[in-house]
Amino acid sequence: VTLEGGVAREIASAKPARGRPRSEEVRLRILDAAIAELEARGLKGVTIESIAERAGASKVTIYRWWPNKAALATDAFLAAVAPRIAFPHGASALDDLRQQMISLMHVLTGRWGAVIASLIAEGIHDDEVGEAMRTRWLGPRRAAGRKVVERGVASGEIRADVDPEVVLDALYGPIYLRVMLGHGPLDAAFAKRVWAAAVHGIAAPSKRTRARR
Amino acid sequence: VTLEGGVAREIASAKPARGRPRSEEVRLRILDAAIAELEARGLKGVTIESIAERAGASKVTIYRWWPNKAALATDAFLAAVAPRIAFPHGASALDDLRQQMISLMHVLTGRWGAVIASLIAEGIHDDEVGEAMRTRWLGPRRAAGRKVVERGVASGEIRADVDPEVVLDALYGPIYLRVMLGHGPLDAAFAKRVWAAAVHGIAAPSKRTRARR
Amino acid sequence: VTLEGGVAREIASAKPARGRPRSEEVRLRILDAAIAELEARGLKGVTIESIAERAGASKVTIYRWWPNKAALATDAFLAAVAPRIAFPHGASALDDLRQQMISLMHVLTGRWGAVIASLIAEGIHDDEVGEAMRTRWLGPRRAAGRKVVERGVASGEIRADVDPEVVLDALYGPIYLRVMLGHGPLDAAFAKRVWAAAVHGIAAPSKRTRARR
Amino acid sequence: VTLEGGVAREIASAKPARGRPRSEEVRLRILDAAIAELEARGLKGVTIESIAERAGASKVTIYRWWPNKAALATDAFLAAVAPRIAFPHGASALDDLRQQMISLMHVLTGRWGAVIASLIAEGIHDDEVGEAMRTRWLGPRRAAGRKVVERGVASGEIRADVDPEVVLDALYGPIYLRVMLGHGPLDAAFAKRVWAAAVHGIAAPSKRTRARR
DNA sequence: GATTAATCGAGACGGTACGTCATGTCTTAGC
DNA sequence: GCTAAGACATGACGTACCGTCTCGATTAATC
Repeated sequence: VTLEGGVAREIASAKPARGRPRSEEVRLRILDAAIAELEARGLKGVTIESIAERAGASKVTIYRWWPNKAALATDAFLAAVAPRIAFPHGASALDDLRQQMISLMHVLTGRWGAVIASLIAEGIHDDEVGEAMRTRWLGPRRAAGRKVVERGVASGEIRADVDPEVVLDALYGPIYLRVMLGHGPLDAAFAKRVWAAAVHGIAAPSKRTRARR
Repeated sequence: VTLEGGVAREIASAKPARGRPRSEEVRLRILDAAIAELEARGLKGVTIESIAERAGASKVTIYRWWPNKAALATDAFLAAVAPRIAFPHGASALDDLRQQMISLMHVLTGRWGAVIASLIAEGIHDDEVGEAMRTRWLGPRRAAGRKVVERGVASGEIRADVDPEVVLDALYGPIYLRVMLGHGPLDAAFAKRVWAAAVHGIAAPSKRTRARR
Repeated sequence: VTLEGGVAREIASAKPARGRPRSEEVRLRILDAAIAELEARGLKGVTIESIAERAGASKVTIYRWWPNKAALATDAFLAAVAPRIAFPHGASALDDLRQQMISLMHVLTGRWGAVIASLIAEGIHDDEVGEAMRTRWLGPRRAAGRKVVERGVASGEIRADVDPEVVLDALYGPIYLRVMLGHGPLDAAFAKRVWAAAVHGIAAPSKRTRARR
Repeated sequence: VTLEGGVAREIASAKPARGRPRSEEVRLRILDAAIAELEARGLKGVTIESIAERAGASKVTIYRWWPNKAALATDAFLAAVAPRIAFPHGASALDDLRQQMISLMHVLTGRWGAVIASLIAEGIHDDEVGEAMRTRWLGPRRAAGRKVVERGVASGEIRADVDPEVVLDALYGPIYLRVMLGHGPLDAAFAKRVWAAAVHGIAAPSKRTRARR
């Protein structure tokens, strides 16, 4: 069950495989080249031609397996990043969430931040990319996160009346926002403050604020 | 005190204005054309040539005043959108914040959402665009928002120990996130939940959770 | 031994011909279009874009094979004109020369005259064009002419003490001059007079003029 | 009686000259700049803008007085070259002719040769330039030359049955031809041979050749 | 001395063509 | 039936000059 290869044409299992089989080696060379180019120049600066040249492959070969640059970039990105992100499972659900939030921040701060942002932006116009980012990048992380939230609700750490989705948006939203807009630092201090605000809320506690439910 | 014109060459106050003066009419025609094209096709689909044609201007004239498509798009976007967003000033600071959050959401949901997202993404690679988005789009809104937060702190509605910046990130981050990724709806119900989570926090109150300060 | 193709990349005999081979059909379409445009508008009025459009080819394809407009024009001109000029071989060398002179005059008077003049002028600044005109246009005609002159010398029709090159310059120079400057007619009467002057000289015969050897 | 200024709008003598009079200094600066640019880059490489810049004049000023680049170039060329060519008047008409031929060759060999060629070529498409070259460059020289020829006829040096125009074409044609095509040297030896061929003819004298009158 | 008319500089403007780049399709030969 | 190489049409890019058009500043001759 590979995560990658999503956009690429699925190998129809039934076919008796006539002719020369697809070269796995070429496919990997292309993905590697794409990753290298993405890191070096960002989605916008990358061209299919430069990837082809670096991979020692022909453009046609690329076009046979990926419909366009964004699809290839998505595949390359996911192949490179997906393996590096794991989900911890500790005693406290809240602690697990905090841990995840911080490790995501590290990823976004690193050299993949700009690539992710580019892909997200691309996904706005290109539905296939958007779908891929939702299904293959965000989806798995969300699913795992949701489970942690539900665990926290069960254990009484997290209020029962909040939407788990909204909890995740509240934790990750501020981080993505700063990644994309760069209007403030993305450091440990920021993480701590976001965490505090999300956990305890921003309303002054004594006053029993009833800000219109 | 015009908001627009930022990227465009500032009027050198001192110079005695030699030569034919810049035509304000042409400048407006170009901005209007850019706005129309952006609305119709999004940043990616727009070309300088199409803007020039629609504006009845020449490409050279555009290149004389804007270094590239993104800079022009930024100017056009700000000229079109900036006037439409006002900051309310009511009795309750929290209510004002909620109001703003909702009106921003409306803007982002409309046809400008994709344009904003594109510009934000562009700003990641293109520093001038990024700076413009920070300075001219986010900046003024942030400044006003910060004042409201401070008002809320002073009146005792908002906790004194939260960073005003983080408050704004907590409110707007989730919305921008959904605009960019589209993983969930952006409706009144969502707004209500984000608001509730941000105001009251996600931690269960009774337990006195001390999630590592 | 093709006359055309000169400026175009010579066929590398050794290479095993990888990739899609050059389309001969496109090459001919471009040359035809160039010829048509040259006839209609002259070298100066022709644009690469108009040739591309008329040929149904892309500009890139043209630029791949010809470095600039002049090179293409030279090729087109030679492809169109070269086949139409033949060298007679009669009993009298002088008669052959006269015949040639007249037929050249006809060519220069026709619609190719201006094109030739343009190319000659272009060749003054552009060495490749100049070389092409010398090697591929003038050269073959000169070589043939020289032979005729030598034949005339052998047969005793032409003085042995004149440089064959100068004989040709003396015959063709006046014609080219009138083509380029247009200061006088280019008709049969003129041809006859040029011929007479060249053959018998301008000095009065009786006087035994010894105009400083 | 200035030779220059031909194409430039003639000063209508009658007008009472209201307003600021044309600045002679600017006119000269423009002509000088044009000459310098022509020498440096040839007609094709010169732009009105570069002349304007070098002259410290504005494009409008140039366009006010000359309709286009070629007209200005013609004026500049004639202003620069015309004074340098004089017509000798010696004892022998043939000697005078030979002298002229050689001095013209010197001019054409120098750095003005390419400019002349360019202007001649330009004159093929642009009637005004062609006319100017005929009227102002060739014309005066021809008129003087014709007189010398007639003098030679009267003195019995030159045959009476040749057209004076053809005599001049026969002498100058070969030289212009080599200037424009560059297929052979333009040196003293060449001049001598052209002269000999023109004067004595190319036909072998003894044979009484009657090359079809 | 003020007015008037033309000239000059600077530079904005619409336009045409340039020569280049990347895209995505295609055609051939080799494996 | 894949692959590498490379030709091709398309469309946009950013640039160079063109020739026209305002501007403000001069510069006389006329009022």
